Formats: sequence, structure tokens, C-alpha cells
Amino acid sequence: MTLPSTRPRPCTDPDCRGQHAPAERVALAMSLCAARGAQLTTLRRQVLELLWESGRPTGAYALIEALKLRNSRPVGPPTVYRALEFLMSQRFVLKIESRNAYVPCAHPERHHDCLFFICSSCGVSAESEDPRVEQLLAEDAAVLGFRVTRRVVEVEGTCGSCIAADPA
Amino acid sequence: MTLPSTRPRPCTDPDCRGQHAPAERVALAMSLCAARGAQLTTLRRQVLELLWESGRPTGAYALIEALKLRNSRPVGPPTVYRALEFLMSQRFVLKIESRNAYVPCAHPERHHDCLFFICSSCGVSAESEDPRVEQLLAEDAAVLGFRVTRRVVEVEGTCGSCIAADPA
DNA sequence: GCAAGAAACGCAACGTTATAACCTTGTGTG
DNA sequence: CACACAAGGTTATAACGTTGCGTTTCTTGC
Repeated sequence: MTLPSTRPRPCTDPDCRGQHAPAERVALAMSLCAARGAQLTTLRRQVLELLWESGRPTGAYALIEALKLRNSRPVGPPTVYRALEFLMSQRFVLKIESRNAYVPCAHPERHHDCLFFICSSCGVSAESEDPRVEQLLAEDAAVLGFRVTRRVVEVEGTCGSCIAADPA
Repeated sequence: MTLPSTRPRPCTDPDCRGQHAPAERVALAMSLCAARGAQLTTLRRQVLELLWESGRPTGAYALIEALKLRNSRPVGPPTVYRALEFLMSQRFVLKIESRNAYVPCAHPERHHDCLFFICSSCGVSAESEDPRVEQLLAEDAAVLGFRVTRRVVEVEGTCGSCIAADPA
């Protein structure tokens, strides 16, 4: 399987002035790694590039297929999962739990919780954030005496483009 | 594998006056099915009972094992997945996406979105709801022109009991 | 430069979660 | 009885993820 053709992912952050072309995002990851003393190896960089080029949540096995095409030498599941683990530890990538798929994070330099809108029709996901939601979840957790380590917020539905294309 | 012993699941809804013992919950499901013209067959009822008795998110294959013990006659994965699909369609059960596991819903009679707090330490999940979160997500979706069909909100962390037991 | 240790990667096998495809059974209806 | 239909059984396989271990590559202190 080949990954879908390059498609810029929109940033839904109204304050965002960043460049979200794959090259810029990978360059940001490289500079963050340098600052953090982490190694963005060739393999890890390739996985991140593929995720940016895909434009939609992509499964680990699709990445394996794409790496095979790009590299001639095939890689196994553990290799890709380790790369994903690293990229997630650096917050360059996040997992969409409801899809068992992975997406690049537009703003790894900022520490925030992401919020995803995933289109059931075309498969594209839009990354967003809403500090008000984070705040409410923190309040609800406090009431329960619950210490939060991670938030998963995924909204499924139909994106504007698909509604326009097929107003069912 | 046997399921964990019976453990009442707390309802975090402050307005709740319902009885959450497994028997009461299953009885509610039966009456809702009667009203809806849906069939809560023996198998489907057993799966729902097991989920209520488990007290924590339970995987499909654990349910298969538990059904084997309870029934002598083993059931295959498709059978259990079909039962879960039915129970989810009736809103008696929800899936915890970040765990690939299933939990019974305390209030299938009300149409609402659930919010889960899942303890990484003991595995217990607390079901909650917060209309304010639903509202904010609806607003964010509207800005994107996105039509929502489902919300997944799962908060991972450490529950109060585990913090008290091991204040690391 | 070079040895020692750590980090990353390759590989085979395996474990877990979920679905496809097809068949059987039971039940209600004309 | 013939038929339609919903539910469940059976087999196989797809899809997702991990363990264990050996090898390579990179870094670091001398």
C-alpha cells in the first residue's frame, strides 16, 4: 500500500502562524531534538515525514509498507513501533485511539492536550485544542480525587468538505 | 481466565439515585429492550452481566473465557463481538478506545455522552458526564463545520484509592 | 584513536484484538 | 409447509502490537 498523496494538514489554532508543510515540521522536530539531546535518526525522521505527508491518521502497518517502498530494505513491526514510541515521547506524534492510527502533532514545542476531529467519510483528522476543555476535565478529575496523566479527546463525525460534497 | 470478583461500580453522577448492582442494571436493560422491541437474548444478557460484575473495562477475549466457564459450551470471537455490538447499539455498553475494552453504561435510559476516568494502576474506570464539555466540543465542531456523531473522552491517570494506597 | 558502554536497529516468533465469509438453528407468518 | 428473518456457530484470517535476543552504530572518557 502507498500512502495518500501529500496533503497539507490544516491547523485549527487561530493564533497559529507556523508553517505546516512537512519539511518545516520535520525541521522543527530536528531542532527540538538537538535542544533536548534526543536523536532524530534517519528511520525516525522518515516515519515523521511519512506521517506529515499522509495527511490523515496512519496505521503502523501502512507505515511499514511505505518505508518498504522508500528504502528498499524492509523494516519489521518492532522497528516502526519503536520509532513511533520515540516520536510520541517527544510529542511529535500522537495516537488516535479510536482508529489505532498515528498523526503528527502540529505544535510539539508547546505543551498542550490535543483534540481531534476525525471524519468518518474521508478519514482526515483535524488537530485542535481547547484550554477550556482541559480545564473542565481537570475540575472533574479533582472532584474525584483523580490525578490525570493523559487526556484522550476524539470527536468522530463528518468534516465540512464531506458535508459539502454529499449533503445527505 | 476468570473475571475479577464482583465490585460495585460507583456512579459519579451527583444526581443519580439509581441502583447499580448488576441485577438492577440488567433488569433495566431488559425493560428498555422490551420497550424498544429489541431482543436481550441469553447470550447478550450474560455478556452484560459479566461486564457489570467485572467492575472494570474488560476485553472481548476475557469475556470469551468467562463465558466458557459459565456455559460449558465455548463461544467464538464473532459471537462475543456481535453481542457487544448489539449492547453498544442499545447504549448498554461503551467501548474504552484507549484500552480496547468494554464497560457497561450506568444510564442507558438517558441520552448523553460519557466521560471516563481510567486508573492506570488498578484498571478501574469511573464513568462520568459533563454537559459543559459536550457543549464546548459542539462549539469547536461548529467552528470547523464538522457534524459530530460520536465523542470519545477518556482521561487516564491514578484514582483516589490508588493515590491513598501508594502516595508516590 | 580506541576500548567500553549505551542506544538504536534487525529479526523471528508470538500474542492480542477484530472481522469476513459462510452455515445452521429457531421462530413467526401466510 | 414454504418462506423470511434474526441470532448464533465455525473456520479462517486480517489487523494491531510485543517479547526476546543478537548485531550494529553512536557516544564518551581516556
